[in-house]
Parts: sequence; structure tokens; C-alpha cells
Amino acid sequence: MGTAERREREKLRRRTDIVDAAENVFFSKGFENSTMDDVASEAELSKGTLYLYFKSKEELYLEIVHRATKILSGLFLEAVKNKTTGLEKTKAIGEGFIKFNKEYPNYHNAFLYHQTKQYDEKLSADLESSVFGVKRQSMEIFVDAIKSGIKDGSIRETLDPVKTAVLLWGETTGILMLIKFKGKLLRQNLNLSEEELISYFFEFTYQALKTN
Amino acid sequence: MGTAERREREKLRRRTDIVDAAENVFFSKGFENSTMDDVASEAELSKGTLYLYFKSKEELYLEIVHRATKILSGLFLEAVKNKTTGLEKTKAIGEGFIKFNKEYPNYHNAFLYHQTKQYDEKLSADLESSVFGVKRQSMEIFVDAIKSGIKDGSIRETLDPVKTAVLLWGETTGILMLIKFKGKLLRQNLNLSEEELISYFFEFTYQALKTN
DNA sequence: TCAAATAAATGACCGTTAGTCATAAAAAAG
DNA sequence: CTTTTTTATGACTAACGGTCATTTATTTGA
Repeated sequence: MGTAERREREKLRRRTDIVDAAENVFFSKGFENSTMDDVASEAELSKGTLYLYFKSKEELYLEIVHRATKILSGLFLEAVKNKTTGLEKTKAIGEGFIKFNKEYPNYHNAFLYHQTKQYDEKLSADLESSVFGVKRQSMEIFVDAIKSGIKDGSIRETLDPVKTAVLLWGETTGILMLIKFKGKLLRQNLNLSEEELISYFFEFTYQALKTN
Repeated sequence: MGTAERREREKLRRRTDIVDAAENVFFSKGFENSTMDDVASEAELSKGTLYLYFKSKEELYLEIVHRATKILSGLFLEAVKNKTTGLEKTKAIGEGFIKFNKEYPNYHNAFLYHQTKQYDEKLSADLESSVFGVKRQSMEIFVDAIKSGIKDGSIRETLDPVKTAVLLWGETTGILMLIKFKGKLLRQNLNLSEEELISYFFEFTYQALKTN
């Protein structure tokens, strides 16, 4: 009989519901300020039940990061479509990053926060590595764009695709973090707006990538 | 009589001792895993006393970031000395960043962690702004280097000194963070070492800055 | 030198929160 | 309908940041 399968589905469904609840709570109050009781109440469950589905508050959080990572990966794929040269693709990926920041600010915050954490080796190795798996996908899209740019002559052929992708990933994250955490100071003290900095970054990087 | 002055000195001395103790504890166990009781015991004081000198655990931490920032600023000054062209100065500042990372890893960690936090507006406005003051100094050294490079013709004249300094600051932080938090994954999954990535970053950036 | 006044230090205590576990309710199996 | 298994509960614990009434040490003024 299909009882077992149904139960499996229901279990998964409950898991998803809990993550949804956690998302609502974390996104509205911030991760640090949210309590597991908040999440339990939002999910209309008791706190104990949460721990039947997740090992810790952190694992719940990682699940959200997983969602974020999948969204970003999707944005990358979409960005690359309909672009001709590799350079254009690469630029589009950068714009995908910005779109992520603009259209999914909560997921992006979760994602940034995650990048500044190292997790317990053993504890959540599975989830962490599955997150990394999706990130790897995004990275591959990135690497492919650069490779194709080198092939079609739009990107300098002295560049190394993998290194460049990692580099741009790190740089972009750095800039977006700077904006997120110190954006106000930049505006007030240096009279530099978010948009200016981003477009300057794009221009600077574009020049460094393109063939002369 | 000089009693008041002496007491003032002693108070300051105690403050310093507490920060020293906090440093030992935070650096060895990590900020999150350290308790105020740990710090108190390291400082050979009771916990209550800590709160006579610092408003919170976070303020204690900010004090360490302040030290870190001063060190970085000093490294920048030292780096710029004896360099002739602005481009060389700029590169030397980048190397100063790396030196900070290599020679003062604990301070650098504190510094990075700080960059990913936004603090209570009111609570520690004084200290936060004094930290920002020192950072501003570093930033000025950076901006001056780029300006001089534009003047002496070693750096592309289409670049904006302030924007470029902010940009490079953000990029460098991004790369160092990537290495710190995901360095192991980069090595294992992409076979990319820390040193390779850094030198690639330098080369890439150098090309983007220099006049053709 | 000593008592009053002031400053510095203490540690028991409080409120909060992540995580646990014995118990109960619900569902499935036979 | 009874037994077994699964799922859910919420009172409880341990740990920690921060507070405050009380104690201890130091300074002041006569």
C-alpha cells in the first residue's frame, strides 16, 4: 500500500512549511533576533517539533541559503541566454548578481551572511555540500561564459577562466558587502552612491576583461 | 595634587588591560564562543567590573577592531614610503593588505568580521566613528596614491581616485574573505591555492590600473 | 590619625534563548 | 479493538549577557 510514500510526502511537506515559517520570521526580524519559539509559533507547531526536522537553528538557516543559491543559479542561467559574445555573457552574469541583490534582497542578505560563516565540519556537512553543489553550478556557468569569451575573441586570451570567475565572484561579493554594510558611510562621507559604485565597478572590470 | 591625574591613568591602564584580556580570549576561542566570564577571569576581575569600563561585549570587540584599524593604517603608511610612482604606491598598499592578513591574522579576522556588522546607531556611535576615522586615514593614503599615479602618468587618467580607492578596498576585502571562508573549498574543488588567487588578483588589477 | 565621603569592585541574581526529553496524542498495523 | 510505531508537545535545563544592591578600597578634610 502507498502509506509509506504518502507519509514521506507529508514529512517533506512539513519540512518545507517549517522553512517557509523560518523565512518569514528571519526575514522580518533578522536571524539573530529571531527565536526558535518565534519560528515554532509562525509554523503553528511546538518548538520541540522543529528539532525533529532540523538539527539546529543554523541548519534551518542553511536551508534558506540553499534556496537563495538556487535562485541565484537560475538568474545566472537566464542572464546568459540570448547573449552572443562571451564578454556580454560575463557582464550579464554580473548584472544577475545585481538583480539578485535588488529583487531578492532578503535572500541575498542570507547568502552574504552565509559567505562569512564557516560551519561545523561534521554537523551539517551534507547540507553545506549540497549548497556548495548549487554554487558550483553557478560557478560553472560563469566559467563557461569566460571560456566562450576567450574563444570568440571578446575577452583577453591571457586570462584564466577558472581563476577569473573566482576572482570576479569574490570581487562582486566584496563590493556588494561594502555597499550593504557601509553604504551609508560611503554616501555620507564620500558622497558616493550605491549605483555609482556599482556602475563604476562594472566599467572598471569590463575594461580589464575585454580585448583591446 | 596629582591624584586625579594618576587615577585617570590607572583607569586607562585598567581599560587597556581588559582589552588585552579580551583579545587573548577572543583570539583563542573566537568571539562568539567567548563569554564575558572568560574575559573577566583572564583579566582577573569580576564580570561586573568589565561593565564599569565597557558598555557591552560588542563594545569590547569594537575596541579590538580599533586596534586592528590602526595597525592597518600604519602598514599603509609604511608601504607607501620609498615608492616612486603612484602605481607602485597603489600596489604596495594592496601588499600592505596582504601583509596585514599574513602577519596579523587575528586582527585581520576581527577587522573582516567587523566589516560584516552594522552596529547599533546610538550605542557605540563614538567608538564606531573613531574607528571610521582611522579607516578614513587609510582611505586617504589610498586615494592620495591613486591621485599621484594619475599625475605622474602611471595610472590611467580616466579613473576617479576616490571611486577607485573604494572599489579596490571592497574588491580586496572580498577576495580575502573568499579565501578566509571558502579557501579550503577552492583548494579542494578547483585546485586553486590562496597564493595563486592573490597574485592573479594583483596582476588583473594592475593591468586595469596602469596606462597602456 | 581617623571618620566621613567617594570611587571601584564584586558576585548573586535576572531574563532570555537554544536545545532536550519524558510524556502524550495520533496514526498504522495486525 | 489492541498493540506498536510515529509524531508532537511543552516544561525544563544549561549557558550567557547584562544588572544592581552590597562590600571593599581609596581619598578627603579636620
